[in-house]
Amino acid sequence: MYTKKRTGTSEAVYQKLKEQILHLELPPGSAISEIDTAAEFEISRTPVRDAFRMLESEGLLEIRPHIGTFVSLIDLHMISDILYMREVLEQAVLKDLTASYDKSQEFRIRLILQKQRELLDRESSPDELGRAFIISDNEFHCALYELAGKQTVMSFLGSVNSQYERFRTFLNFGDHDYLMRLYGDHNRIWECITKKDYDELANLISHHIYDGFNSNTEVVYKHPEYFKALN
Amino acid sequence: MYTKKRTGTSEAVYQKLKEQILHLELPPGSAISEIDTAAEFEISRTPVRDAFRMLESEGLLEIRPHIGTFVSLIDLHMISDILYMREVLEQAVLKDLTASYDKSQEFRIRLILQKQRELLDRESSPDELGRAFIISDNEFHCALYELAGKQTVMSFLGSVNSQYERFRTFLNFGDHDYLMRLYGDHNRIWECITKKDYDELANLISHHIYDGFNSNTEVVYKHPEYFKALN
DNA sequence: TATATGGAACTTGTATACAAGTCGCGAGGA
DNA sequence: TCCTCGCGACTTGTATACAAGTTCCATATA
Repeated sequence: MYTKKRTGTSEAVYQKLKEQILHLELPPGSAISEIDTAAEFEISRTPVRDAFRMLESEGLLEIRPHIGTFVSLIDLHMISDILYMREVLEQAVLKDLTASYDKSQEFRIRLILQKQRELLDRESSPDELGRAFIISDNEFHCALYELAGKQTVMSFLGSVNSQYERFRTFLNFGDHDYLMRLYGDHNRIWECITKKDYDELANLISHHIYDGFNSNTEVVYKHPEYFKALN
Repeated sequence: MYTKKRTGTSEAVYQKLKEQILHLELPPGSAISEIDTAAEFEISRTPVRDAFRMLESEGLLEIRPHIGTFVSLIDLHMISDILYMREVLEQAVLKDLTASYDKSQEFRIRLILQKQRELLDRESSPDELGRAFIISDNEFHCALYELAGKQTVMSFLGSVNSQYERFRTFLNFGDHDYLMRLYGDHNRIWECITKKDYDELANLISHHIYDGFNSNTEVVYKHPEYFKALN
């Protein structure tokens, strides 16, 4: 349902592997064995197995008994459905928020937006910028869900969103123009909320969420082996 | 993300325990130890641990390291959010369905509705009726999601829905009037889809989903120890 | 040559012993 | 009497040996 911190060892393995999978250092389809991973971390198979199970439940690994464990292929149909859920839920949640938001919390949003502004202005490598901005991007959306009192909805979406995160990394990680567009969207979304402009808000959210998915599709064919049933 | 069939042993334990939890044979808050469970099933702790982890990721168990494992308390706030997600997503999915549904699949829906009719007419114990009808109820909703081509959305919802299933069992499991209302809703929902009556469809879905949650609230106080932070 | 067969080398699944926390109760002392 | 300390009985966490299934290739056989 939602990620929970475990006993330390297995949690650390989980975090590390998830990071490697999302950053495509462990590419989709590649094999990963319990015993090798255990050796790398200098621990036994048991906590590795726990981490594998967690990653499997997030759809990032595929465990085939007695055959092997593999990084799951990117399923574009599934990602499409995930974005659909985000679109529909976020439109609903933010619409509710306009009707009931606590103005005293506005500083929190402005703080996040300011941080994003500085990240974009700062001179840093695309890789560094990409990672930092995506984290802040998630912060922004999380803050809005919390303001609306819908933390459960957020954590639910978070548990399925890693599939999309991986794909987004693949498409346009660190692309300054893309990140700039996202930042602009964030500002306009917040503006719509304060102005209670429902229709424009719904439009913005749809575009914001699907941005980066529908563009750059040609990149997919550079690594067709990463994807599931492309045809 | 979504339930996957494991190697048999751990899967069987998972299924059995989940059933017991959902039917409140293992009441919320009760302790359940790995070693005892392993003894009952006459297996070792390892597959039991796997099953526990799966149930934990569904939010049905709470594992506290070195202390014990407990059946999670029912979180009414979380259930409220789950129903909110179902409401919003189902309204969107079924609205899409009206615009594109394949009429040749209608027989499938009618078959399910006919089965529900027969279940309600048949003389059977409330317990038996309840279990059979709830299964068919899920079939109905699943079929609609499939017709709309949104299987992924359905399986995501399914992974969080068990929380609500447990609560529904607690409130009005086998209540003939309640089940009859659900059946009536199903018929009206399908009618709205064929007639493309969006507004009425949205209304029906809202009522249908929240039915049984907002009624019978007095029952909650018969077992306050089952719930999380009631005050 | 083509085919069947068996075994080696890998994988994950399972059992089990032990490590390491947590909690509570009771003995001992102030 | 009340407090403190420590031991013991629990829990889950970890390591490890072994079981069992899959794959593949070499070898024996028709």
